[in-house]
Amino acid sequence: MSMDTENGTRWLSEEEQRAWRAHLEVSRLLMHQLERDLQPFGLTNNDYEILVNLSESEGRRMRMSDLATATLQSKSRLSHQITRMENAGLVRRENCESDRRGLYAVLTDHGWETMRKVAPHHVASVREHFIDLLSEPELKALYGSLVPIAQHLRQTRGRV
Amino acid sequence: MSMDTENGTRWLSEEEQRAWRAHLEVSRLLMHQLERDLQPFGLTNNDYEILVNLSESEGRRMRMSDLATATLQSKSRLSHQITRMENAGLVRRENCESDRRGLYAVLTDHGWETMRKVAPHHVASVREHFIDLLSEPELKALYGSLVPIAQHLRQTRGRV
DNA sequence: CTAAGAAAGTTGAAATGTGAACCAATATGG
DNA sequence: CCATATTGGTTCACATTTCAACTTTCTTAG
Repeated sequence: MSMDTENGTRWLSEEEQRAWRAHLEVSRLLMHQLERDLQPFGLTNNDYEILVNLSESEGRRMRMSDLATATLQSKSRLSHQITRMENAGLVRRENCESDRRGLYAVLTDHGWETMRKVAPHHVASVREHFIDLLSEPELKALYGSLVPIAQHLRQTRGRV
Repeated sequence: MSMDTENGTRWLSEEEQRAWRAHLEVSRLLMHQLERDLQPFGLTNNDYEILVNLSESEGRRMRMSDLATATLQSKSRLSHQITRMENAGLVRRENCESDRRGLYAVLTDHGWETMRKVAPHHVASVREHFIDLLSEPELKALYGSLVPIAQHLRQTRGRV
C-alpha cells in the first residue's frame, strides 16, 4: 500500500510531481507559443484547428456537431467561433438537405488559401517547439504513453 | 535533407503527426477533466493553482508579479483573478513595505483550509487521469522528454 | 538632486467562453 | 398516426480573458 501520510491520501512522489508539473508547464507554454506563431497570420489556435478539420474533410465541410466533437468544444462555443470565422470570410454556413435541422461549416476559397499559406509555418512551429526536440525513440515512447491516457479520458468524458 | 513535398516544408510524418495530435488531445481533455473534478469544491484550475503556489510559499504569500510569473498569467489577468478569489474569501491583498508599489496576495485561513480539504481529491484526480496510467519507466521517460521542451519554451518565451 | 524611464499593479472596454433556455426538426414507441 | 423524447443548433446573460491606458513608486544617468 503506497500511502505517504496521515490520512489515506497517496500523495505524489517527488518524481511524479516533477513529471506532472512538467506536463502542465509544457502544455501551457506550448499553446502560448503556437498562438504567438499564428498571430502574424491573424489566426488563433482555435481558428487554425477548425481550418485543419475542414480542409481534411470531404467537400471541405463538416456538420457543426461533428466539428464541435472533433475540436472538443461545446456547441455554443463552436457556434460563436464559426460566426467569427464567417465574418472573417474563412468559412460559411450551408444548410444540410438530408437533415433540415443541420448545418455545414464550409471552408471558403479564402479559408482554403489561408490554410495553404499558413500550414507550412504552423508545421515549422510545431517542429521547432515540440517534435524536433524529441528523438525518434522518445517520440514513439511518448505516443505510447499518451494513447492510453487519451483513451481513458475519452472514456471518462461525459461520464460522472 | 528530410523534405517531403514540393516547397521546402518538412511536413510531419505519420508518426510525428499522431504523437503531436495525441499530445494536443491529452492536454485538453486532461484540463477539462481536472476542472470538472474541482467543480464540486467550487474551484477552477486557476483558483487551485493560485492556492498551491501561495500555500507553498513563505508566509503563504507572494508578490503579485511573482505569482503572475509562476502561473504564466498576465498581470492583468492575475489581478482580476485575485479580485475574484478575494471576494470568495480565499486570499487577501496586503501592502508590501519594502516596495510601496507592490502587493502581496496572502492566503486567508479559509483559503488554507480549502486547500487542505481539496488537495487530496485533486491529487487523486491527477493520479486517476494521468500518473497512475503511466508505468514508472514511462514516467521517467516522459519527464526526460519534457524537460528540454520546457527549457526551450521558457527560453523562447518573450523572445521574438 | 532631478528628469526620464522602468516596474508594479489596477482599471475599463472589447473579445471570447460558458451554461441554460430555447426553437425547430427528426426519431421513437405505443 | 400522435405524443413524447432527442438531436442540432442558436441565442441570451453572465463570467472570464485580453489589451491598452493609466497611476504610483522606484531606479538611474547625468
